[in-house]
Amino acid sequence: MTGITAKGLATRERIIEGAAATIRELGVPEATLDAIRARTATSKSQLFHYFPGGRQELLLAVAHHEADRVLSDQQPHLSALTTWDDWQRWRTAVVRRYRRQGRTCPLAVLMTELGRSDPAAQEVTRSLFIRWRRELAAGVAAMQGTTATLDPDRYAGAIIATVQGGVSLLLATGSTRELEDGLDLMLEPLRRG
Amino acid sequence: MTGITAKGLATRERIIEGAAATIRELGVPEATLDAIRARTATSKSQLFHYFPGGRQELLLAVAHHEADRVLSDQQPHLSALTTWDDWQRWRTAVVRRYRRQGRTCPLAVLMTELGRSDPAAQEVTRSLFIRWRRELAAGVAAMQGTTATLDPDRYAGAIIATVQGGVSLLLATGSTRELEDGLDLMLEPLRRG
DNA sequence: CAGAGATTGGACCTGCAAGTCCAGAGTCCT
DNA sequence: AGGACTCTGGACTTGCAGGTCCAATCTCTG
Repeated sequence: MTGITAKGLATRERIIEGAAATIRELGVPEATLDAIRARTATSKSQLFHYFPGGRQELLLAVAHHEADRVLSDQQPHLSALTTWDDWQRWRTAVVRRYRRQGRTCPLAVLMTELGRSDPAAQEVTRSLFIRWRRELAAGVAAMQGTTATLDPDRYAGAIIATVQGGVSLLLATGSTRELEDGLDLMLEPLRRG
Repeated sequence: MTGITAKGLATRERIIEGAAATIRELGVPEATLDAIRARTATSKSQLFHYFPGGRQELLLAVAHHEADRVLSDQQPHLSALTTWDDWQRWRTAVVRRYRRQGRTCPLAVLMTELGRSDPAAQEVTRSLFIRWRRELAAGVAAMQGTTATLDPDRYAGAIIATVQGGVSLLLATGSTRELEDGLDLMLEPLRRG
C-alpha cells in the first residue's frame, strides 16, 4: 500500500525534470514554484502532493537527480579505467560533458543554496564524492599495478579536485582550457605508468 | 563635489563589512537587508543612500570586497615565488587560509547568486582570475628559468583550478586533504626544476 | 458498478523582504 | 551664524512567493 500509481510517479518525474531544467535556465532563486508549475504544466496541489516538504524537498530531489547525472554522464568510461587510452577517453568525455553544460552548474548552485541549512543536501555531495573517488581509485590502482607509489584514494581525490576546479573556472571564464590543462598535468604520472 | 564625507564613507565601509559577515554566517538568501541592518546598526535609508541600486548593488560591493581578500590573504608569498621554498610557504598559507574559512565560501556563494544576471559580477571573478594567474605565472616562469617546457600562463591556470577544486571539496567534505594532495601533485614539476 | 483512495485544479491566505518617503539631526564651508 | 549639503531614523507601501485548502475528477480494486 505505497499509495502511488504509475501515473503519479510519472508526474513526479516530470516535476523533477522540469524543476531541474528551470534551475539550469534561471538559477535557484528565480526558480519559483510558479515558474516550475508553468514549465511542467502542473498545479500547486500537485507540487505539494508529491513533495509535502515543499520547495525545500523538491530542490533536494533535484539535487539527487543532478548528482546521479554527474556520474552516469561519465560512463561507460569511468568504470573501465585500466589503460592509458581508457583514461584519455574518460578525460575527453568529461571535458565534452562540461563544455556542453556551459556556464551553469545546477548541482553547485543547488548546494550553495541548500547545503548550509539542510544536512540531507550535504549528504548528496558527500555521497557523490565517495562514489566518484571509488571509481577513479580503482582505475588508478589498475594503472599502478604492484608498484604503488601513490595512494590511489588520495590521487583520485586530487583528480576530482582538478575537475571541480576546472569546472569552476569554466563557470567564471567560459573556457575549458584550465580544465583540460589541469587534467593533463594531473594525469601525467599515470601516463608514465 | 563628490558629496561624501569621511563619516559617510566609514558608514559605507561598515555596511560592506557587516554584509560580508552576515553572508558568511547565513548565506546569501538569508542575508536580508533587515539582517544586515541589525548587524551594522543602520537604517533602511542608509542602505539605500549608499547603495542606490539596492540589495543587488550592495551584494556586488561585497563581492568586490571578498575578491580582493582572496589575493591579499595570499600575500606576501604570492608576489615572491622564486624558489621552491617560496612555493611551499605559499602552499601552506593557502591551505591555512581556507582551512580557517571552513565550510563557507562567500565569494562562490555570491557568484552563483549574482553571476547569472549581473555581468558586472562576472567581471569580478574574471578580474580576480586574471590577476591571480598573472602572479602565479610570474612565479612559474622564475622557477623554470630559460628552459621553459610548460607555458607559465597555462600552468598557472591549472594550479588555480586545483586550488578552486580543493576548496570546493573542502566545502563538501570539510577536509583540506584534497586541496593539499592536489596542490602537492600539481606543483611537483616545479620542485624538480 | 461502487467505493476508496489517488490525483488534480485553482482560489485563497499569509508573511516577509525590497524598496519608498519625508522629516529631523548632524556637518561642513564661508 | 547661517545656509546647504550629507546623513539618519523609521513608518509605510507593494509585490510576490510559499503554503493551505477543499471540491472535483480520475483510476484502481473487488
